[in-house]
Amino acid sequence: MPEGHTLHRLAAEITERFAGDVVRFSSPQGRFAAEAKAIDGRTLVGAEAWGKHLLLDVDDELWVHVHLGIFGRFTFGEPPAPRPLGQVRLRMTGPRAWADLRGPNACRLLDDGQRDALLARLGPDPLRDDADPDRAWARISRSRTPIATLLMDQSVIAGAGNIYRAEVLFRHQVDPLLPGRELSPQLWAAIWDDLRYLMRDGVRVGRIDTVRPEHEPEVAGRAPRVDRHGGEVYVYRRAGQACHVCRTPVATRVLAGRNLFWCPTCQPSGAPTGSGKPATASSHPDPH
DNA sequence: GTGATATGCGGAT
DNA sequence: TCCGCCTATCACT
Repeated sequence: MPEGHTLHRLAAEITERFAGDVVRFSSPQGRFAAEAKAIDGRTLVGAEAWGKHLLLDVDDELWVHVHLGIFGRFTFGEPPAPRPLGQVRLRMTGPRAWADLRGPNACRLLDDGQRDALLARLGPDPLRDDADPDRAWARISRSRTPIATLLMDQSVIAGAGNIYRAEVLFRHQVDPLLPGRELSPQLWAAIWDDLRYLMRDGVRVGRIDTVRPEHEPEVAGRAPRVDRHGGEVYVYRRAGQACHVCRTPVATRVLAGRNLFWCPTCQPSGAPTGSGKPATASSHPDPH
């Protein structure tokens, strides 16, 4: 489930379970063994998320940088920790909790300079209060790259992934292939606001729900979605199924190596809608 | 048992 | 634009 909301939830959970405690670090699988040894028995100050990146603060001096990629997962529990099962890259054990990390794209130990370098290449994160959407707009408004690609570029916006990009473009009736420079500032502002709203909701409920209340009757008549991402959505991974709004079959193609989904009727190619006006009149509809 | 699949990303071409 | 890598799970044989 790792889009930005997952990482912010993880940071909160790690902070809650380990902050202020002496933590034993190990790598049952072995691939983080030397690094784990270097920080074993030190104090975990807390955890913080920047986009899809997680940074564990060890003594305000070293940082464990985790990127989950597609496969990475944390599991938590209360002591005593069970025997490690499967490929556990990192195990943390504190007095109140243990945590296992499997399958991360990255699990590394960073110093200050490396941490700063990492953060410097990330765009604004809609989930962070210090985020500046103008930094993203500076890139988008000059780019011929499709907006669907820009939304996945972590140096443009940090934290949105394949689900949020597909869903936010649907909610604003934007053609995914529209070049960034053809968006109006108003449309960009609306997309940013909506991303903030949707991702905060994702942090709150732990899943990605994007369907507006007025469209819930469309999805209410059938079995709840059991897709692994767990949420109720308009287009993500619904290729060939009827659009919840207009019944047109949802389209799909691969763009920049990732699966893209959209409704050809609600998000027509050609002229940008430019209005930022969502599929319905409501401004910040709660998806619940 | 095998193969397909996945919410990601970096490096080579 | 393609490839490789990380891992668990599920639909198949």
